[in-house]
Amino acid sequence: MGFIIYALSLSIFIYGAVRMKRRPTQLDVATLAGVSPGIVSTIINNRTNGNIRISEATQQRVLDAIKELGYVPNPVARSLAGGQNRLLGVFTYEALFPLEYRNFYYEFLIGIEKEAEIQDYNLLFFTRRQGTQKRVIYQNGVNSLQLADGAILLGLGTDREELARLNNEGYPFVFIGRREIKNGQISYVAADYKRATREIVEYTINKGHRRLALVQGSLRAEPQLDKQAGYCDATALNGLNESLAEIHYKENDQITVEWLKMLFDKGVTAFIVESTSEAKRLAAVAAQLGKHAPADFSYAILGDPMNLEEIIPDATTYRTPRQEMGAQAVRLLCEILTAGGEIEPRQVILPCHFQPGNTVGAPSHPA
Amino acid sequence: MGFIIYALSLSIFIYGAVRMKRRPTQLDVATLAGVSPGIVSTIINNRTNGNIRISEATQQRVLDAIKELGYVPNPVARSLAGGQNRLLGVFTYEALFPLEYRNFYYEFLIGIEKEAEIQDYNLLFFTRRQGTQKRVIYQNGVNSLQLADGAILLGLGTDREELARLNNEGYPFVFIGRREIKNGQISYVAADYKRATREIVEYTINKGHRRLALVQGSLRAEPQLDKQAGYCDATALNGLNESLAEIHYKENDQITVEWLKMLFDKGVTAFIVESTSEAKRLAAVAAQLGKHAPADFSYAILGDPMNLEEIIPDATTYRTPRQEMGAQAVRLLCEILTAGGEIEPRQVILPCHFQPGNTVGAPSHPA
DNA sequence: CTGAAAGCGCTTACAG
DNA sequence: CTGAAAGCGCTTACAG
Repeated sequence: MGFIIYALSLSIFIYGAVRMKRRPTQLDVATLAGVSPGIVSTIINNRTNGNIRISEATQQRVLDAIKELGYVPNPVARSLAGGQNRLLGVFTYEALFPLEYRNFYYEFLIGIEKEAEIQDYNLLFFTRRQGTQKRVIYQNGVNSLQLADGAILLGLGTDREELARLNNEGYPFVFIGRREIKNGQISYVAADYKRATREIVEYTINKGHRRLALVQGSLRAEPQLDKQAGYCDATALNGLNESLAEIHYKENDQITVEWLKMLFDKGVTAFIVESTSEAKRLAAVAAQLGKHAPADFSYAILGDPMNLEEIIPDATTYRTPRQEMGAQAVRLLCEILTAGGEIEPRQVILPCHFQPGNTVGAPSHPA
Repeated sequence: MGFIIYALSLSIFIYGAVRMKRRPTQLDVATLAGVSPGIVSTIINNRTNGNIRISEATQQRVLDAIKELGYVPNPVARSLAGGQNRLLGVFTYEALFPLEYRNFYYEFLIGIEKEAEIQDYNLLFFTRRQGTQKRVIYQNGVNSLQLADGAILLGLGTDREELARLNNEGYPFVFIGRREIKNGQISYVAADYKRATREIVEYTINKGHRRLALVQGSLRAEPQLDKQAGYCDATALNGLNESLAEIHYKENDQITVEWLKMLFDKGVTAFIVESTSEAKRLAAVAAQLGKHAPADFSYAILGDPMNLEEIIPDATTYRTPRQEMGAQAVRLLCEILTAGGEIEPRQVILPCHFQPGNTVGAPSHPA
């Protein structure tokens, strides 16, 4: 009887058109070793250390059988029985590999990959849309992230409602970047934009500037607000009132010669600029007025460029610790997973790294 | 009774200390909709088109139940049961997001993501090592790619033995780039390096050059061989024998002033260079000899840089159609999946795009 | 057209 | 110390 089962279990099956031997299973091993399947599992998983004890002889027989059959446990079955699938999701509302901004997610992904490898998880990138227009977490009202044990979310175009729902549901996730929702807190790993901005503004003020302008785009999400807060802190602490520390919301095409000339005429000597592309535009327009940084005016950039190609090598700026953020996000997610949900939402704030560069100098007309 | 089962199935369980609803299963859906679990599976998998017919009303009830419960099929269970999980694997032997070569995989990934979205698959990046030293497909003898319905493989450091085994096993996969194995053929999507190289060499010859040198590194895999074949074809067809069409295997640090001077002295006027980094090195060394392209000598580069930062904007080169390769690889994989393994391995060869640039000119001393 | 049941290959209480 | 059994969440013949 044992023989029949054994013979059967090694029968051939069809996988598409290619015929392949069926892989031996735990049952095959158990049968050959003359033990029950559970024992095989116990031995394989080394659970023999606890209170469970299995005789040396039995262990040896099982080990021999495993070797003889070339048995390897099926990872899929293990996942099913174990309740976890060791899949970490990665979700973005926009393309994860955008054409335009090749540097946008890349640094995060480096960190995510490294840490996933350390934590021994595979990564699941949610690209399926299942017919929906754009990417959404809840497809037909269903949380598609369920596919993975937990998920990392990042990027632009976040739907706060979905985040809140995810949170309520208790689905384990970590956002890369600060994101606030109504009625609660989510777990995130963010850069300390506020502090970094405060520092860079103080650096600028210490160079002698007394009349600054913050230039941001029209987007006003958490990062922009944090930067603005840092700017306000630093200027206020140094006795610059609102008329000496202006704030302008300008898209690139609104940065014109007229506008810039007006600011120069007002006596603005230093610009704190949201991003590299705006800085480039600013520098170009200033050049039309015959002004160049740092001799004729100064500017500092708040964070990394979205696109490596547009980097300004000698800019006064700070580096967002993107790789570190990616890695920490994975680590935090794993902690949440390990805690099995026992944990309250947690926020991790990472420092940015100041780059002195060479676009902030002393003002040409000290106040 | 139905009510009791339903109540039970939605019972709260402890997932750590935060009480979260247990993920609903097919049984929950079936119970709520008042059908048997098999029906739910049938509807979800759209197997209603075949001979199986299920009433509109029933379908609607099931769909409603799915929505109400937020049910998502467990991909692991699906795999085990022998179905599909709409996961496409992506496997590389080295880091998928390398620090050094930010442009290496990126373009492929753009194409892969786009096409995966079109084909409605999620992407599974294999980062788990399960204790192995480096990434391998067969972990403890088991094919870890099994987790996905099929996989895209790409990049350096390929283990041919593993590819062959994968092929024998009948596991559905497509390689990005030409890869040959013993005793068989695998499916791949490759760039037509041979043809592109032939064309660029002919372009160079047509400019008047009669004495060329091919400069490749020590790596000699399929791409390098294809390029060399193209070089040999073009030079032979134009009557340049081996002494007029040299081949050198040089790593960057072996490109020295002495060596280059020797070639110049020999009368070599044009260099066909494997990659951008070697071209940069060559140009720098030539500059030390007071020579500049295209006035004093010419060079052409065979393919895209691995790193966007090192791009030479005006180089005579050709573009590898990487995005297209990624997309086509996914498409081919989907075809294989649809055919259910009934298909023979298929190879797709995509043309490269010539970029005239400005580093190949007429020779300064026409032969 | 729909339901009941077996089975995928494991893990893990639960009995003895 | 070891075995028999239930269960993980699906899919897929097989009956009705």
